[in-house]
Amino acid sequence: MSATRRARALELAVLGHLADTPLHGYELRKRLDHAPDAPRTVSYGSLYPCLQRMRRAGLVAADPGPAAAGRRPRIVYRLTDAGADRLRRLLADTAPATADDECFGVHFTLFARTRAEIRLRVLDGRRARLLDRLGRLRARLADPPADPYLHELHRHRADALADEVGWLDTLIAAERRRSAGGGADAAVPLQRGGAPPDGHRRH
Amino acid sequence: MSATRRARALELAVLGHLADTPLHGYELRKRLDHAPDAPRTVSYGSLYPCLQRMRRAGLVAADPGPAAAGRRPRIVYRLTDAGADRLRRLLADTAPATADDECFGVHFTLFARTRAEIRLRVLDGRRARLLDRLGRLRARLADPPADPYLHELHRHRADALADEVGWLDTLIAAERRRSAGGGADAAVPLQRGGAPPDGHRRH
DNA sequence: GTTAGCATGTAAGGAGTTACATGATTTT
DNA sequence: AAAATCATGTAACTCCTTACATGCTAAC
Repeated sequence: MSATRRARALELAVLGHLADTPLHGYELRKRLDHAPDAPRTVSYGSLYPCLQRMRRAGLVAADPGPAAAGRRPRIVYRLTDAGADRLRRLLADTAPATADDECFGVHFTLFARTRAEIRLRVLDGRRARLLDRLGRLRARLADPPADPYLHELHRHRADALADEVGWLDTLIAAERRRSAGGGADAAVPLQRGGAPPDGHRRH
Repeated sequence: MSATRRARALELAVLGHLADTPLHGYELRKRLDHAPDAPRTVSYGSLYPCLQRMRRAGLVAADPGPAAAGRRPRIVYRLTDAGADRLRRLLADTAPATADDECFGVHFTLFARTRAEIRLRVLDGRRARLLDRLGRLRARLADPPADPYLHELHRHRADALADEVGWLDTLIAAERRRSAGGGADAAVPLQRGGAPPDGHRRH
C-alpha cells in the first residue's frame, strides 16, 4: 500500500500517458523520457515491472497487439476503469505534489486533465512549501558565512527558490482569474479557448 | 562496486562531515539535514546502515564515546586513513557530479576541501550538461504547444536552467581568475578545528 | 556486414522508507 | 504529567539500477 514517492510518480505518469491513448512499453518509455524532467530516465528494468504490477492490480490491461506483418507483436497497454479511477484518486491526493519536486512535475504535467480546484491546491501547497524552504535558507544566510562556497550555494538556491515562488504566484493568479470568470469548473479538458497560463517575462 | 547515485551521495556527504570532525550518528543526521538540499531528509533507517557499511569497509571507525554521567553513551564515528583516501577519490570522480543534481550539490558543498582543478572540472562538466538539457528543452519549445500547461512548465524550466548556467559562468570565471592570480592551488584545506560534536546548545 | 533502432523482458544485488523497539532526559 | 529531544538501532517491504538475453528490421 505504501509505494515510494518515486514509484508513485512513475505510476502516475504511466496512468496519465495511457489515459490519452493505449501504448506499448517501448513507446511509453520514449514518451516518459520526453518529459520535462530531463534528468530522469526511466529504464525498461523499472518500467516493465511497474507495468506488470499495474496489470496485476487491474489498473491496466495488456492486449496482444495485432502483429503487423513482419513486426514483432507488441503488447499494447490500455487503461481500465479501475485505472482511470486510480488516476483520479492520485491526482486528487495533492500532498506528495507539494512535498516532492518530481511529484509536482508529474502532477503539473497532467494539469490539463485535472480539476481546477485540485490545480489550485497543488499550486498553493507547493508555494507554501517552497516559501518554507526559502525562509529557512534565508535564516541560514543571515548569520556569517563559515564556508564561502557553501554560502554561495545557499545564496543561489535562495534566488532560484524565490524565482519559482514568483512563477507560482503568476500561475495562481491566472487560475483565480479563470475560475472567477468561468464560474464553474472552467477548464477540465482544456485545449485552446482558455487563455494559456500567462507568460511572465523575466530578464 | 556499483552503489547507486543516491548511496554514493550519502557516503560522500558523510565522509565530508567526518573529515571536519568526529561525530555521532544523531548529530551527523542533523548536520546532513541542515544541508542546502532542503527537501532531502536522511532517515536513521538509511544513515545507520550506511555507517555500518562504511565501518565494515574500514572507511570510518566507531569509538564508544565516553559515557558522560547520566547520558546514554554515544558512538562516535571518525574518519580512518582509508576513509580520507576514499573521500579524495570520490571527490576526484567528477562524472556523477555533472550528471546528477544531488551529487553536484554534495560535491559543491565540499568545494572548500577540493583541489582547484577538480572544482573547475565539476563546474565545467555541470555547465555542459545543463546546456545540453537546455538545448533539448528549447527545441521542444520551438514547435507549437499542444498542452498550455506543459508548455508553461517547459518555459519555466528553461528559464531556471538558463539562470543556473549563468550562475555557473560566474563561478567558473571566478575560479579562473583565482587560479591565474594565485599561481598554485590557492585554497585547499580551509580551517580545521571547529567545535567537537558536543556543542549542545538548544534553544 | 554492421550499426542503430525496435521490442520485451529477467536476474542479481544493493538501497531507501516506514514502522517498530527502547529508554533516558529536559522542557513545558 | 505530558511532550519533545536525545540516541541507537532493526525488520519488512518495496523498489531501482545495471547488466544480460533475445531477435527482428532498416539503413549505411
